[in-house]
Amino acid sequence: MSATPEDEMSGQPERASPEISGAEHAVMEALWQRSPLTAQEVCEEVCGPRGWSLATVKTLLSRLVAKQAVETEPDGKRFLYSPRMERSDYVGTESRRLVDRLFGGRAAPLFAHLAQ
Amino acid sequence: MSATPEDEMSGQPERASPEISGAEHAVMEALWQRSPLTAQEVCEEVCGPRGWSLATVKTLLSRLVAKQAVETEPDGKRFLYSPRMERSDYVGTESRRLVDRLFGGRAAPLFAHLAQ
DNA sequence: CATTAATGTTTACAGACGTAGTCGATTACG
DNA sequence: CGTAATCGACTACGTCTGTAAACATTAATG
Repeated sequence: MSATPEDEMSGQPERASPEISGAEHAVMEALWQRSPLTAQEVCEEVCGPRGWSLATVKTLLSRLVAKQAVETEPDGKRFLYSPRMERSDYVGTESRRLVDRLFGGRAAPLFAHLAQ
Repeated sequence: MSATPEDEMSGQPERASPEISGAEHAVMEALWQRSPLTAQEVCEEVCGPRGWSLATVKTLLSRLVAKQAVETEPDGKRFLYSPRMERSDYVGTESRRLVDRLFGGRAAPLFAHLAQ
C-alpha cells in the first residue's frame, strides 16, 4: 500500500513528507511564522482562532515531533519547538500531490480551474 | 430493518462537498470516467491498481452513497452506481481548499510554485 | 427444488485524527 | 522549606479511514 518504495533510517532519512494532518498543519504554520516557540506560545497563536486548549497543542506538538516534522531544543524545564521542514517544501509537496490526484500531474488544468 | 429514519436537516438546497476521502476518491474517479457501473465493474477498474478486494469497493461505495456523493439505480438484483457530483465541482472545491490552506486564498503563489 | 454464485448490508478492527484530561517531575514563590 | 504553577509524557476516547470478512437475500443452474 505504501506509494513510496523507500525505506527508512539508514544514514540520511530522506523522508518524503511526514503526512501532516489538518490540525497539525495549523501548528506548523505558527512555527513557520516564528520559531522557536514554547508550547505556550504556539497556543497563543492558534488556540484562540481554533478554540483549542493548551493540552491539544501539546498533543499536536508531540505528534509532530514523533513524525520528525518538528524538533525540540531544551530550554530549562521546557522545550522550544522549531519546524524541521521548510514550508516551501511542504507547500510544494502538497501542491504536487493535489495536481497529481486531480489532474494526473499536469498543472495547466489547475490554472484553468482557478482562473475561472 | 432500516427504514432510514434520518434526514433531520429539513430541505437544504445543496451540501458543500461531502468530504471524499482518499480511497473513496479512487472510486469516484472510476465513476467519473464511466458510469453507471456495478460494484464489480468499479472493482475491475480500481482493485488491481490499489490491491483492493471487491469487499473494499463495496464498503467505499456504500459510504459514498451514504454521503450522497454517489447514487444507485436498481438493476435487477444489483445496483448501478453513478456519481452524484460533478468532477469539476469536486476539483474546484479541492483546489480552492488547498489554495486557502497554503496560500491564504491567493492562487498566484501556487502558480509560481508549480511553475518553478 | 436444492445448491451455488452474485450482491448489497452489517459488523470488525487497527491506525490516524481531533480534542483534551491526568500524572509525575521540576521550577518558582512565598 | 512547602506549596503552587508549569511542563512534557501518558492516557483517553469518539470519529474517520482503510481494508475486509461474515451474513442475508436472491437469482441462476442443474
